[in-house]
Amino acid sequence: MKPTTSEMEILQVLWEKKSCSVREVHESLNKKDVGYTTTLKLMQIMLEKGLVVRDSSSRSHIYTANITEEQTQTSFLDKMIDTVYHGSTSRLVMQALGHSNTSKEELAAIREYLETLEKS
Amino acid sequence: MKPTTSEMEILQVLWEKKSCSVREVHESLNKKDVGYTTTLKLMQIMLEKGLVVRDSSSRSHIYTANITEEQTQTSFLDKMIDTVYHGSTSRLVMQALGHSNTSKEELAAIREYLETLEKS
DNA sequence: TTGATATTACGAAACACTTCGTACATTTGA
DNA sequence: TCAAATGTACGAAGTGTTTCGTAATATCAA
Repeated sequence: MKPTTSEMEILQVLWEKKSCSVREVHESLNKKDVGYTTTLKLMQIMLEKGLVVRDSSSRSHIYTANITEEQTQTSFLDKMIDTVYHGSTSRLVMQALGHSNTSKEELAAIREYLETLEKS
Repeated sequence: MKPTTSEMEILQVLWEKKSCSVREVHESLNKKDVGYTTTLKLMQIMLEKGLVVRDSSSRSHIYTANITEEQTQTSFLDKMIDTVYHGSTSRLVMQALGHSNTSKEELAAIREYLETLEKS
């Protein structure tokens, strides 16, 4: 299951806020040029797809993500390594490190993690 | 410019073989359930988009990728870090390392690269 | 109460992607 | 030579995504 770009934006909000009405999601996104019913429709479709669940006991339905963020990240990652990097994780890692200016602290954290991986 | 999945498959062939006729690309892909004209049409659209160029001096046109593989990889990577990892490269790197079984040699290579990054 | 506001449901339009059929042109070989 | 094979061009159908308008319903406030 691979959420679309718009669906990802909505999921980000739900992951951050736990549970939300459509209105809350729509306002968090605050896309100037997109109407409320668009967000509503997207979330209804996400419900059909099983990406979210909702509590419809009150008039304004409350939505919650039905997949975890980590789950989703690794699923995107796997697909990307496969289709863009020929399965080479290390190539992806090196490019990622080289291309963005990661802070010294982050680099150190990654190195430590790497050392524990190398020991096992 | 973000190639679609089908376009990526075609680009992979072009990157590997440098220059190809539609027929060659189609056969390299050897998708059982997709006709030749589909590949042709896709490549014509890619031409319009500027993803490929072609030499049409002979009857069977010869296509060449017009973007580099590295360019494309980093463009996917940047988008992914942005939309899936909230801009956190280190989180992506850690997940990538943790999730796939990278060989000891690759891990060592990454650590060395990391150390040079830390020094600069 | 009743009119304004907020909410959901839903159909449909606009767009992009993938697929194929068909028309037409060129090459090949029997 | 001329029929078969090969190649390009292109329209159109099918599907998925994003967008919105409108209708129906519920809530709220004066």
